[in-house]
Amino acid sequence: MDLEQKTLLDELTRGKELACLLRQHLHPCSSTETPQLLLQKLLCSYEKALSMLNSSGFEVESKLWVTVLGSPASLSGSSDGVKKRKISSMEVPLDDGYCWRKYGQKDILGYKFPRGYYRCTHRHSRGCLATKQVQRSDNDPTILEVKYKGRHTCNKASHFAAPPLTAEEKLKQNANGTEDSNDRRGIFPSFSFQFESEEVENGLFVETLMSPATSDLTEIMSAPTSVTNSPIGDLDLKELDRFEFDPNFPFDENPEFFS
DNA sequence: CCTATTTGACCACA
DNA sequence: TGTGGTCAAATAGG
Repeated sequence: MDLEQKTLLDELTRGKELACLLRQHLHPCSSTETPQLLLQKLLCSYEKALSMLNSSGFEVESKLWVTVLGSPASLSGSSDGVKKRKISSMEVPLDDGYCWRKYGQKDILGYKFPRGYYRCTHRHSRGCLATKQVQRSDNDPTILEVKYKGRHTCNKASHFAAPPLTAEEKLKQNANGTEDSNDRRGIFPSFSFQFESEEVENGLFVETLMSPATSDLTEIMSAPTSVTNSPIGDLDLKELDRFEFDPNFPFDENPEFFS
């Protein structure tokens, strides 16, 4: 195992440990750290790990199966053609740590739901050519298949602890046009639940994320708190990579949790 | 008014 | 020629 793999393993392990700490905090006997702080650390760990995946084996093309929130009926589009934007905005609640702008949607032969096309908002300002395609699963409409293409050349790290913009910086952003206007949305990293990964062909990896509705979080949180001493061959990634995401958490109202 | 999304049109490719 | 991917004008929302 090379250094990068070890770091990846460490990050995932740390993520699990933080999740366990968070669980403890939810119990009467609490830990010393606040849930918000623990959550922040947890998310950072996962983000680092996913970022490494993205910059190694996943750089050419990768797929994610992610669970979306909200009822399938409300997500399948509207028939009256009104208020489509609001409905569609629910279709991609997943924030993977990058800023994406939707540039197209297409009905795909053989698929019940249309495929959405997204590209990095920094495409023009920073020449970032990363794109992703989001396809709702026919079998389970609560699952989104996310296919990533290209590598991010924008500096994603800046999204996580970006200092407040100075007046000069704001002017600069305005001068750059509209593409960077939502930069700071990226401070909220990804929310994934559990995933399995497999190499399907020629270095193409597919990740499958399971629905939290089918995940037994109680069982997950009851898993051993530390696996750092486990031999790599015995590690169960399914157990390492699950954590809870509260869809009702008012992130937009609590940006300080991630600043 | 500014920005992001929608969606029909267009293009490349098999 | 059909299909998937992208463009860009129109539109909606803050």
